[in-house]
Amino acid sequence: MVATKRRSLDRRRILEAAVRFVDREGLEALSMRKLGAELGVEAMSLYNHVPNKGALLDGMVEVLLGELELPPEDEGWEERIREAYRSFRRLAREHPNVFPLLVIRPPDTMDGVWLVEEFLKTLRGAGFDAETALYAFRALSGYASGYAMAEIRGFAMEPSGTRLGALTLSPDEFPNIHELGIHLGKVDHDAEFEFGLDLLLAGLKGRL
Amino acid sequence: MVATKRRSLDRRRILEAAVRFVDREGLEALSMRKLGAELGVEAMSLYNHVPNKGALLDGMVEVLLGELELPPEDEGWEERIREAYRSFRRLAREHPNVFPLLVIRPPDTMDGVWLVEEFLKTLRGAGFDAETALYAFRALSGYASGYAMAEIRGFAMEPSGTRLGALTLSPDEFPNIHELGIHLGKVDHDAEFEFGLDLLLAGLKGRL
DNA sequence: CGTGTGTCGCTTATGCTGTAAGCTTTCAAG
DNA sequence: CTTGAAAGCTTACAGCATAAGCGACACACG
Repeated sequence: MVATKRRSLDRRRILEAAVRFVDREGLEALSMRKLGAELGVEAMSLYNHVPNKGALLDGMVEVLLGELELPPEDEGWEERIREAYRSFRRLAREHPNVFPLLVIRPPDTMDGVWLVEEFLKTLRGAGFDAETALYAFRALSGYASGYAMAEIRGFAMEPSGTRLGALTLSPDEFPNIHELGIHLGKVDHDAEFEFGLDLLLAGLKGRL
Repeated sequence: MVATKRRSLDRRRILEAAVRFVDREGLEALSMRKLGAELGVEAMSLYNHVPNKGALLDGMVEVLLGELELPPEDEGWEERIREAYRSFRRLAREHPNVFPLLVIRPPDTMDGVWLVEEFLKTLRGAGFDAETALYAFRALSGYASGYAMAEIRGFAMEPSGTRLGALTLSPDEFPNIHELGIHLGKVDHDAEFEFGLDLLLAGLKGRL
């Protein structure tokens, strides 16, 4: 039952190597050849475990989703949902190069469905009707994934980085952005993410 | 000054053709050769107007953003912002194949910055302080782009389409999703999008 | 202890891709 | 009419996903 030298590859190992590779080199750099090399194997050998590159990408999304930590059920519904979305955002920060795959190729697996079921259960348990629970799920998920993507890509007007910096813009043409320049240096993305969560959850509580 | 037959290509024409092509054939199908063919020209000719494919993609995002319709200033701030995000979502529905580019390669152009400036001006004018205006911008934009992406890709559990259907899932394992199956057929995405906008804007008004 | 048998990795080959380099055609200005 | 630049064309290259077929090893069974 020991992994013989021959049987060195399997789907799991391939997907995890792909995630590691993309974490390191970026999504564009991923090719079957290079991933094979990473595993000490020729490109075509990967096809024994994965039907094509698209399925490889989907598998990477699975791996990512597997890292999502669902909070225990005994917490209050609101804190549980908060914590779940924090964990979701953590995925983006830990795998900024892989995360976009999750947005572009949403999972179609039982794992993904199970997550949704869990979410709905929590909200139904809190007293929301089925339809509101669905709306809440989509609003919160939309917000979280949109925010996380923006954070990964770097917000426009961030003081440092390659994107346009607020302070370099003409104060006459862009007074409001320029004014923000002062604040931008000390913006706390954790607090900012939480702000949006607050708005949505407060609104939801109002519909209970 | 008349466009001679020779001078048939220019950046604008190329970008618009690219958007049209991707609308029709999908993002993956876009190649310099095929785009050239679309314009009756060899692939390499495109490089006289666009430095590389990345810049082409960025230019397509520009074109998309150019289609965004900003509501006039004389409306109330809330309705103006609502209308702006509705227009944003419309982009996604009109160009579902191109829109993901906007999320993955956010624009770094003056056009984009000008949009932000406009947004901030509206919110500052409504009485929000600079920092809250920034938070609001990011929360709303995150929500809108995340929701639009989800809508484009097709929500999980949508009754029709290739994604997993709620009603095909075992009612025992996934009671909450199954229960939704009844509602899913008549979900109105317009109303759903508006629901999230309501939550966020109501919360924001509370901080005025 | 043979001897299949099927799994899995390797080799080779095809038709794409983006794009560098250099050539040629065309138009406009002097 | 000459000259120069702009812009299209041709060719070429390295890298891509992946189809097809080959060969070697690991295990199951006699």
